[in-house]
Amino acid sequence: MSNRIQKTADSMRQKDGTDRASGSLRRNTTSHILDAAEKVFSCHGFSGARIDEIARVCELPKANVLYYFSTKEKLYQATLERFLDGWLADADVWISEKHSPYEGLLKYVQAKIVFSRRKPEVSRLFMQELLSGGGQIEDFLSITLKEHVERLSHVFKVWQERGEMKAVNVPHFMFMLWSMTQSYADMQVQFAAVLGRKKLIKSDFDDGLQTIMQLLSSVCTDAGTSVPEADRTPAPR
Amino acid sequence: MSNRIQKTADSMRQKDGTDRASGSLRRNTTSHILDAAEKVFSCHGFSGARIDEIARVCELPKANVLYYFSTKEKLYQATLERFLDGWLADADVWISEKHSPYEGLLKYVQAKIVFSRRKPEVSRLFMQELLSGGGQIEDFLSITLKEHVERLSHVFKVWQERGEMKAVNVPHFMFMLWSMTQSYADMQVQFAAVLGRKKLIKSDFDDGLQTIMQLLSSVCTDAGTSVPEADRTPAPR
DNA sequence: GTCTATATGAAGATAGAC
DNA sequence: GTCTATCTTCATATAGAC
Repeated sequence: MSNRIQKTADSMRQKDGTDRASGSLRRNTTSHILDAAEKVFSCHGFSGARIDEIARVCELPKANVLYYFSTKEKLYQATLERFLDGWLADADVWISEKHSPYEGLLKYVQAKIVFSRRKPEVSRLFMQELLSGGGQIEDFLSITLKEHVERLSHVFKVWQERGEMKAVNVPHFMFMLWSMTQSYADMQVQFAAVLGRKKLIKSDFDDGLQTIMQLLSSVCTDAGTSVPEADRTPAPR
Repeated sequence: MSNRIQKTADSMRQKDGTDRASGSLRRNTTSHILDAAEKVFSCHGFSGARIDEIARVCELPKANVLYYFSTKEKLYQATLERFLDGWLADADVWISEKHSPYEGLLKYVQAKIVFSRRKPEVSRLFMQELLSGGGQIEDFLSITLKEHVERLSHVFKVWQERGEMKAVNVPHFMFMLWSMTQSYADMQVQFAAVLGRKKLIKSDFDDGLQTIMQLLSSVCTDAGTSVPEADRTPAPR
């Protein structure tokens, strides 16, 4: 029952896309460790993750990891914090009165789906934390996210008053958007198996986007039929 | 960072609903252990779970647990097997040519939502296994579940030919049903926080069902508007 | 800052009394 | 079958050389 995390080509690259020889000074060891931690924690959760494995993924001795983050718990919290920062901002700009509901929701869902494809570990890490009770992100959930949904409610209300959108139960409507889009990260293994593949390919994410938009057409009065490629959004963060 | 599992009143009750004094012979210690294991594994995954904690939840000494299941891994596999048995059968009967799409999907979704409310640990356990790679349920996913979706495809095809349902990408459509319904178990903490509660109450599950059916109305040509209570289905298994 | 070696404690598994 | 005590392994964390 081993479940080793593979070191991907991605993890050997710096943020700016350049490769660096191993001897040269890495600008930020911290962020390398966090990348590795993200992967391992997203697979096994806090208590199931092993510092040992995190160290192996970022090719550092275990003691080195603990030099930067004195304890496993601090490392976990740092990993969570880093992603909570960028979690909302990304897709959010599209839910705005400046856009029509169909266009806004399309772009929103598109951004979320792209995120699930490019950064599945982040979504899985979030799910892990939820499954284990969410104690580490309590404030984020009950304050930040709650207020966030309240902001969205205002936009939806405007859209409805304009007659561009049907009435919905806003929080539950958002739950549907989140669950449908994140499932392409969290349930990726399951989806791939059903589709007869080892892992999902890009067109699967496109099909997912199409299917979501088909369902959303029931609440948008301006629902178009053409759905663009899932990929035009810039790389997250 | 403790995340102890509370012993619920439910877990002190036998399957048939009767309470038994602690001294009397329990008909099936095995199933009590599996109940406890389900809870703990669903919170922490395989590697994160502690036999110690499982033992505490079912109020047995650790050695006793290991008497029934010689290793942690065997216990985990037994826990998975037990739920895979009943996983599909439950809601599935409703996707059938004998029903209209709206009614069939309503009952299907309803059954899934009720399951998320009554047995959230099962859904979470499944998610845990997916997050850690799904190695233990490979065959279930790529054979049983895949064939299952193929069967559903036939029913959807009939519905479409009858003009009762719009064309959908069947596997992705099922992905949406699964993710939306299971999220009421897996993301329960998040949803509750957004709604300003400690945990979800029954009406939240009803609201979820309503919202899902509102979205599904875009693919059912016979979509009604009234949605009954989420609760008329018999207790799962 | 980097890393080897090791102390300390936790967790899986077993021996063996009852 | 049940349970206490214990063996052994493995993981977190630290000490201290480089």
